[in-house]
Parts: sequence; C-alpha cells; structure tokens
Amino acid sequence: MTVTIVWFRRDLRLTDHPALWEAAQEGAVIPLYILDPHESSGAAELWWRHQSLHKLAESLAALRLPLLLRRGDPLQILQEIIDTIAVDGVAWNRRYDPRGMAQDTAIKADLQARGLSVRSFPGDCLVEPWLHHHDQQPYKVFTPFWKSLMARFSVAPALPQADLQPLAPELTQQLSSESLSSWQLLPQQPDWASRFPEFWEPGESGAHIRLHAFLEEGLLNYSKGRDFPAQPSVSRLSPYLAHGEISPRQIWQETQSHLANHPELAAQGEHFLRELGWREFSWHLLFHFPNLPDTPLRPEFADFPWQNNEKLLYAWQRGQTGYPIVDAGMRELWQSGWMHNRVRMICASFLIKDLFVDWRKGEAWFQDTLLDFDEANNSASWQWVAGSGADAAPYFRIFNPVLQSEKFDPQGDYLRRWLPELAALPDRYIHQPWMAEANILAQAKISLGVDYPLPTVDHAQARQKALDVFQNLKKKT
DNA sequence: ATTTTTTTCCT
DNA sequence: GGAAAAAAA
Repeated sequence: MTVTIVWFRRDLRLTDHPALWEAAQEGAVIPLYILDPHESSGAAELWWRHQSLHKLAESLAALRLPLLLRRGDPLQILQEIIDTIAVDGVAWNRRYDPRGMAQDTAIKADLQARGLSVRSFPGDCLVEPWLHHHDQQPYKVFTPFWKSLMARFSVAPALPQADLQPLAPELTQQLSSESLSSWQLLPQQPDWASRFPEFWEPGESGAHIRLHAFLEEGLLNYSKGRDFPAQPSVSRLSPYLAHGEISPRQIWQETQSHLANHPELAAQGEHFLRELGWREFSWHLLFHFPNLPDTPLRPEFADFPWQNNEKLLYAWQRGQTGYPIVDAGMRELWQSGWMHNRVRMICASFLIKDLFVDWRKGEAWFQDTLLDFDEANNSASWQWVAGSGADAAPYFRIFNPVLQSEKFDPQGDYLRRWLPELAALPDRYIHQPWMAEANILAQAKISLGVDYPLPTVDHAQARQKALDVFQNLKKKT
C-alpha cells in the first residue's frame, strides 16, 4: 500500500484527474494545494480560486479526506511534508506554461534524487502541446494545426472519479493545513466582486451543470448565436476550464455523446469543439513561443508607436469611452468577471487601433479582471487582435464599433443590460448616441458628457491613423 | 474572427 | 442610381 501526495494546481476537480486516478489505484492519497506567492495572479482569478478550493475541500471532506492547503515555495513545502511523514511518491498533472514547466522539472529532479517516485500525467489539453509539423516546425496557422491534430490524434477518454479511500487517522494527525480564509484570496474591495455570485457558481459540479445546460439550450443555434452577446448561445465554460474544474477531454466527450443522440446538431457541435481547438492552439503557441505574453511574434510590431495615453486607458477600463458596445463590454467584464467573445474582440481592437494603447496594457487588465484568465488564451488572443500574432487578423482588420454593435446587438439588448443610462434611447441611436438630435436625447433624459461620455476619439480618424502607421511599419521591414 | 472603396450589373 | 460582388486596405 503506497502513500502518494497528489499535487493539485489548475486542475481543481476529482473526475478526469489522471494523477489522482493513478495514485488512488495504488493506495492512499494526500491531496495538496500550494499557494505560490511568486506566481502572479489576477484579483478575479483569486476570487474564483477561493470558491473553487472551498468546493474541492468540501467534496474531499465528504470522502473523509483533507485538502492540505499550504503557502510558500512548492519545492520547500513538498520537502517539508516528505520529511514529516512517510510518503512514497508525488503525482501531478502537467502544466504547460513556461514558468510552471520549469518549476516542475526542477522539483521532479530534486524529489527523485531523494528517492521518491515522482510521476506526471497529461494536463488539461486535448493533446499535449509539443506537436509540430513533420519538419519539426511548430504550427503557426490554426487550420492546419487543427486538421493535423484531428487526423493524427484521438482525444483520450475522460477518467471517472477515482475511488478514494479515507486517510489513516495517524497520518491525518501529522498533516497540518492552513486555513483558506487566512490566504485572503477574496478582493480587498468587496463591492467589486459582490455581483459575481449572481453570474457564477464555481466548482466541479457547477461546471457540469453549465455544460449540460449549454448542450441542451445553447448548442442548437451555436454557429450564429455565438456572435450575439445578448443571446444565451455560448457555453460560458471558460472560468471552469481556466481553473480545471472541468477538463477539455470531458467537454469533448460529453459533447460527442450529446451529438450521438442529436445528429442534427453535428455542424453546431463541430463548431463548438473547434473553439476548444483555439484554446488548444493557444497553448501550442505558448509552448513553442514562451515570450508570447510580452513579445510580438511578428518582429516589425516591436517598434509600434504606441501612445499609451493614461486617461484613455482608464476610460477604456471603466467603460467610459463613449462607444456603447465597448463600454458595455468593459462594464460586463468589471461587474461579472467575464465578457462575451465577440465583444472582447471589439474592445481589444478599440484599445489597440482606436486608442493606440499597447496591447500588453489590455492584456494586463484582462489578466486582473477576468475570472477565466488563461495565460495562453489571453496572450495569443491579444496578439491575434493586434495583428502581431502567428495566425493573426491582418492589421487592417479594424472593427468599427458602431457597425459591430448594429450587426450583433440590433435591438440593443446587450447595451441596455450594461449601460442602464442609455436604456431609454431608441434602437436607432443607442449604438451611437452622439448622432441623436437634442430632443431625442432630452426625451431619453440623457445629457451627453454628463450622464454618458461623448466619444473619446473619432473612429474614422483613428482608423486612418492606424492604417498609416501600419503602412510605415511595413516599409521599414 | 472586417471595413471601405471600387467595380459590375442591373433597372 | 442602387444593390451586389469584387478588390483593396
């Protein structure tokens, strides 16, 4: 009978957890979570992590297992536990972020030198990110990447929940855990996160409830509906995925089995799974280009003449740009910790190409405020919008915030949900309040510049300026 | 995962 | 002269 420490990281779940499964097959399991103070984490993701750890501890407690919570350098913590009690090995699911991989390699070497069995298992990708072209080059374009992945690999079946046995009391007595509340993961400004529980139910069971609700209600119109932020046509699984409360393998498998019963949804399902493919592609890119979070993949973007106007950045962050679709998105993010994908693209394009603020400032803001923050998705997607990424939008693809709003929120339902001060404006003007005549504004009780800002920049001018800058960048190279 | 301008095609 | 398609950015 062996005793294995199972080190939980961004895989806060009990099902389809390969390390936990394997360790439980062989004997007793000591579940451990380490808060690493050197790891930078956004305020929103810490809020979620608090709830998530609480839920995981509850699920384990029901199986008469503790969740050990320790704060500090992971190697030191592991050494400390190993020195205290008789442990045979340590097991974890692999991480694929550059810092995490380096840390895991060092820890594995150290613990193995101490004679421990250290085993790592596949982490939360459909296929581990080190695949490449036949000539060893990494994929830089999504479609060939995804086709090749689909053709060459099959997704491993999701594992059921491990059969966990209670720990022997004498073992439990020797283990000390810190209290979750002592970590103070919840934000210092409590009113900021106060509305999160209206929108989210963190935890493994919440993840599966969400997935099944989506498969039943959202998938039917996924391909078209996913672009309309007022429609319930997207899965909203991203925060669960980011914290590993559900694995991509589980989403894959449960979607496939739903499709088996609903063959008419095949095309919608394929589209949904392809979005999981974009997550996969982002992790592939981050693995092969570890500087993705702070260095443009296309070198000509290194000298981009950013203006980085602090006031404009602040207006964007707080949803005060004067462009309703941008402001609605930024307020959705601030209030709910999440933003619809279509609106993320519009807001990001606006920051970069209308406000001339460095995409890394936007990336940092998203990191701090997104409940679903994911290092690979966030950096790959910002580079995609900036045009500096691998398979990026061409630089001249500049979103028009009014057209996008009219096209994807025609009745202004999304705008009215997040911008109550504009609710009384007629549909025709809600996408561009500055075009409304004085009597219409008066009727809607809006004084522009007082109740709602005038546009901070002129889109047509900003667009032209952005295109000119891009022409100059091209000339230099 | 686009927008704008130009051209074509019809009335 | 307006809509649709194609081209350019």
